[in-house]
Amino acid sequence: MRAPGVRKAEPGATPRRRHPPEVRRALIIEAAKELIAEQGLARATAREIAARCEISTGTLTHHFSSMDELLVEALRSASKEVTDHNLASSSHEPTAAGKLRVLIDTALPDNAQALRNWRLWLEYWARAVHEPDLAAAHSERYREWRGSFERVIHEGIESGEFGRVDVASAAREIVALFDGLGIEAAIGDEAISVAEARRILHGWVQVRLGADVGAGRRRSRKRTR
Amino acid sequence: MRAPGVRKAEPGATPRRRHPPEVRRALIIEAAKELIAEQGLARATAREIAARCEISTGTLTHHFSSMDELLVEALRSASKEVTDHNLASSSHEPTAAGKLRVLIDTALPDNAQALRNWRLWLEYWARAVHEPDLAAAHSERYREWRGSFERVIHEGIESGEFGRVDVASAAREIVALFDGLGIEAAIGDEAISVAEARRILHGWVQVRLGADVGAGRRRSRKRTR
Amino acid sequence: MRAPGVRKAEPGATPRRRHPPEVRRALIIEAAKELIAEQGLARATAREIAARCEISTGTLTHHFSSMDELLVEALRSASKEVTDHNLASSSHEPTAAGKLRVLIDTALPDNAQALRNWRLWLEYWARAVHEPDLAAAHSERYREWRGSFERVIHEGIESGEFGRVDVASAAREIVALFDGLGIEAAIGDEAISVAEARRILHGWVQVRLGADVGAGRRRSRKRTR
Amino acid sequence: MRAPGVRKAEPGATPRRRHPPEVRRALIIEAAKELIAEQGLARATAREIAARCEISTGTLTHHFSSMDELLVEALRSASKEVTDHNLASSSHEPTAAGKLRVLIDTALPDNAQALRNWRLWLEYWARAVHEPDLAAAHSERYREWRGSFERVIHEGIESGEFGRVDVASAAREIVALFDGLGIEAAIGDEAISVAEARRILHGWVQVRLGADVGAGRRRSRKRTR
DNA sequence: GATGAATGAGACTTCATTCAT
DNA sequence: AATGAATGAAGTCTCATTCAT
Repeated sequence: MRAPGVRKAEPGATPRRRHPPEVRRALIIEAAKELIAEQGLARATAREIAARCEISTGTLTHHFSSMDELLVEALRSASKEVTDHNLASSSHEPTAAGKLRVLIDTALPDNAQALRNWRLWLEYWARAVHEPDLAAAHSERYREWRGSFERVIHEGIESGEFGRVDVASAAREIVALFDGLGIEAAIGDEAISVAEARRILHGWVQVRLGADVGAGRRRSRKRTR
Repeated sequence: MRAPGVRKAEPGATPRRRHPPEVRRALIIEAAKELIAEQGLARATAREIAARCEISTGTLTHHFSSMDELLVEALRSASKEVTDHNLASSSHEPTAAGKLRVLIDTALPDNAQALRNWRLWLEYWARAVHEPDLAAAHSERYREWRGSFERVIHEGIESGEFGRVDVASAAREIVALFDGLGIEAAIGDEAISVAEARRILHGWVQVRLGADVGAGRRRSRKRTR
Repeated sequence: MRAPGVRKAEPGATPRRRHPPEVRRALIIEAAKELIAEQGLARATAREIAARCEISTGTLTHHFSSMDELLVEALRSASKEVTDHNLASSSHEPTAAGKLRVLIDTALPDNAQALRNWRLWLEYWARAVHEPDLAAAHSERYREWRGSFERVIHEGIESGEFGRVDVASAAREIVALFDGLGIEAAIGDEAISVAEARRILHGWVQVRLGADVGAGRRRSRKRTR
Repeated sequence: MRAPGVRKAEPGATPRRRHPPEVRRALIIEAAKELIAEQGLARATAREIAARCEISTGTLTHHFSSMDELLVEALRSASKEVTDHNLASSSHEPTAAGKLRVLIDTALPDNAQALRNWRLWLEYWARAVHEPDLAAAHSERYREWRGSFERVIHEGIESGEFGRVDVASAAREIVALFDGLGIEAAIGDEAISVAEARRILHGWVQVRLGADVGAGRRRSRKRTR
């Protein structure tokens, strides 16, 4: 039995720039991602996000049916952005070892943008626990992400760069290692700087795959350890 | 300001049980941890926590100066509980390989309690990014946690169970791997079940440390790969 | 995935008078009834009602789980109040005709209080159409209300004041007539003033029941028409 | 400011049908009436009405200067429709008793359309209390409506079908009775079904006017009671 | 120590309305 | 004539916190 009352609605102030919905939505999502990364999901309120976009909260809800939708969309977008960016960066490398090296170097939180993305991941994980949609999207995203590692590792095995490891297991391992190290680097664990994380990951590639990524382009030799 | 022991005859409502402050605080923190794990940090409100304890919100704020204090305390307590529990479980194993095996088996989210703890960890991470106090506590906790692995690995090297690896690096590696796999198992990644996570971890021990934990008590042989 | 944010909550202003919940609830409901009658259900907003009670909106929602609950409660209370008041007023009359006369005179909107109640009835009816709870309560209330008329009419038949009419039908008829006339008087129909409504009702009693209520206490005799 | 007939080649979106203002207004009002009856005045929002018409809210406010204007217009239109329809239905009956019978049968909420109209009436009444315009329109409408009954009753008296009652009073009485019974039938009072309401009204005609409408076309003779 | 009525800031959301297109 | 992106006021409700009891 809602009683919405009788609205009066005065003239209304100067209207802002107009955008096609998809553009406006993208702008809003971008602002949401920034805020989530900067201040956490709990502080990413409608008001704050709208202010960052320089729109009214009315406009925000004109484009998203709820804050939930917006926030989930933002996390989803962030996760896609991360994997897309990481994968794109490695595509020009000629060798499997090179690709792996670039993947590692790109994905670790060693710059503002990457750090932002890691923080978004942390929020994503925390919320995915209670949000089946996000959990499902996460599985899907990680299927792709592990698939990329599998392809690179397979390529390296074919080319003789890597030893004949179990591709699926190795991919799962490096992805997990990545996440564990990334978290610690992201929250500033004193033992796991980005540099240390990189050292460990490159070490893993060398030991586990029998390659020497850290050394750059040259052909990998035999396993060392 | 009534005298402590003197209670008005029949005040109508049933007076709740009285507890010394430290007991009451502990009960509240326990309830908070349950709620955070079950519903997420955002839903762990004063009202909900008080209801779970069967106390009033007034009592809650009587014992904690702010919700922030309570929530941080809860996360801190959870993290301590986790590492304490994991470490305790392994202390009775005679061999290093056995200790490692138990550590792995205990820490993975394969029961309700462990899953609860993993969920708390996820919230902890997300919040630690924005809360220097929590980040510092996290570093400290992880120093201990990695230290435990270092001791066990060292013990295994001494006893000949493991190969002569770099102890610090190996500890950092397994801790990260743990976190990466635990996250995925906790949020229900379809590729990383608890069983798969365990397989990977045991595999890592075997390959990286040259041991065979999965097979149980018998002495580990040489490296296989 | 609500993100309630991190509250700060400053000291808080001067606390108002405290009341036991049932008292406060009654005060709030009273204010709600006034506002609904004065301005209509649509204008009876939380803010307005709280202001009228001199409480905060927070207090309002502390006592009612939703505006809906409050509004329905207010309408329900109003309807009870009306019938209770009407019935009480007639209980001291010695004759059936007297009781009927007083019922008619009391229930018509000829003073501010009665007009207020009629306006509440109008809102009640409009909302009951879409609110099964209210509709059910209305049926119940009207069962009582018609029952009162039945008793009075029966009493009058027994005492010889009224002719031997079908009691149930007569009660239904006068209740409906009441409502129809009351509505028109309440919205100020130019043909149906309160006086005219009263004239018609008394006429109905005279013709339909074979009594002469309008003339006051003396015994009615013959049917006139 | 495009020239009326000139439309840009393919604007992408499908342009809606164009209508002359009076047609569009009528369509909008029709949709508004549907919604008010179905969900109540409070839910008849601009957005909902526009959606029901398959137009934009912009178009809606292009044709009505405010929602208030539209809603009042809708109620006004509904009330006119009701009385027009009721009166039209009875115009072909040859006898006064027949006309009365048809009026009664037509106006009671015994089909979806009539129920819709009763619901609109309930909203109308509730709003008219606070809206002098609506109250005035209501008086006017009821003047006509009572006039129709007066004419029919007068006709019946002239033809000898009815006794020589006071025409104005009888008309006022039956109109009020109608409203009272209609309300109860409309909100689903368990004691007053449409059939019961009809029985009571026909009974009233028989008793009060000395006619027998319920029996159909044949001439009524004696007063029965 | 415990209570819970009261608070007010602030959260999301709905709404009628404007106006450039 | 028609659109719909944008607006901001106002709506309900949630929340952490205070304080008299």
